[in-house]
Amino acid sequence: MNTRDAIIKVGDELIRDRGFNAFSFYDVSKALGIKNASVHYHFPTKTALAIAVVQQHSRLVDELMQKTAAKDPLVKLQAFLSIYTYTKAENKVCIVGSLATDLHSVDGSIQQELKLLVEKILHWVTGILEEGRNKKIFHFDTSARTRALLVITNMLAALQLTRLTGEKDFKLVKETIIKELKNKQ
Amino acid sequence: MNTRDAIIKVGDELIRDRGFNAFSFYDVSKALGIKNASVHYHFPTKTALAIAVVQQHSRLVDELMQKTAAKDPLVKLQAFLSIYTYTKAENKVCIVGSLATDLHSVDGSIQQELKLLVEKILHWVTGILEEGRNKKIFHFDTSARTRALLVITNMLAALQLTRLTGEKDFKLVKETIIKELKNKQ
DNA sequence: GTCTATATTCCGATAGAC
DNA sequence: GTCTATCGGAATATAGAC
Repeated sequence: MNTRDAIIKVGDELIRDRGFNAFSFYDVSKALGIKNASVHYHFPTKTALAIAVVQQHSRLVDELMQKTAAKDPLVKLQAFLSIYTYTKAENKVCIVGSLATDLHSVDGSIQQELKLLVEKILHWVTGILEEGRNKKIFHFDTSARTRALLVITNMLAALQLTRLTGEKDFKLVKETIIKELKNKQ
Repeated sequence: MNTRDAIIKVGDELIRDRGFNAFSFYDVSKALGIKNASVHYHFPTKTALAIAVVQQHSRLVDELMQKTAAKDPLVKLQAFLSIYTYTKAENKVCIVGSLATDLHSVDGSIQQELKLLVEKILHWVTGILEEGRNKKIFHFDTSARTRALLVITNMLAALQLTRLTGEKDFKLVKETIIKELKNKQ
């Protein structure tokens, strides 16, 4: 991995572990065994780094969408949920939650990039749920978009809340979501 | 209101608007027309202020529990949900979400205080849902605690996510939660 | 209880050598 | 592309006058 990508990786981990305002370029440089000034060579500002981090998440979502495009809706849903499972294993939170709570302290350009990511995810999950309902795999009686909002909020906050109640509750939330989408009402 | 309480109020608003690491004692003093050093007289450290903020939320939950103790479960649930509605009107997030995303950057004493608050809320909501099911007002087929986790995560993250998608989605999530608890499966 | 003044540390960012 | 060195500013916190 080149230095630029390594910086993005460390920056992402720090943002989702501690929050945007709780890490410094020194933290990043220390983790990579380089100097503060070298980080600034790749990312002139902290804002520029945060934007690159959000864009990296956006690309990962794109990849996951493409990889599962031909699969059935349950597999697609599990692919989406796996993002959170992986995140929970690190006891981190998701990039959306981390930056949303600090939203009014970050630059407008970061807010804008995050908004694009949220719209992409919401559109993706809405499509998965709609397709699943059409194929009688999922059952729910709200709009698909509303159901997507409920599923996403469950998962996003489960990462945060279960930092305080325990990891078992995260699995409980995830499994209940799947179970209830499968159940006929 | 005395200065101490005014500091707690401003500190709370700043934490839930921008995050713990994005505000300073100068921000607080500026908002109150006093000096940095005066804030330190009341709260020797930023950690001490954050603990007082969390304890204040805990007291408010106690008051809401007591005020609604004799009411029916639907009124109790609406009282609980009203916390988030009020928070959304300010476009802030809840104290649990704000500190949970920054959790690994704050002192252990804050983490501990937050854990107590989360346990109190989870226990309260679990009791409301259990009572509602016993009285045939709510209907769900998970444990009451699991249902409480789902309701709390929906609301907590709705505050965050709808900073990026719009306030209408917050109302949508809240109303769907109530509707689905009332509906027979 | 609030003030002025300041000590100390850290952070974001830049200049310029290699 | 990475380094040393440093600037300017901000933040937490404290000492001591009033």
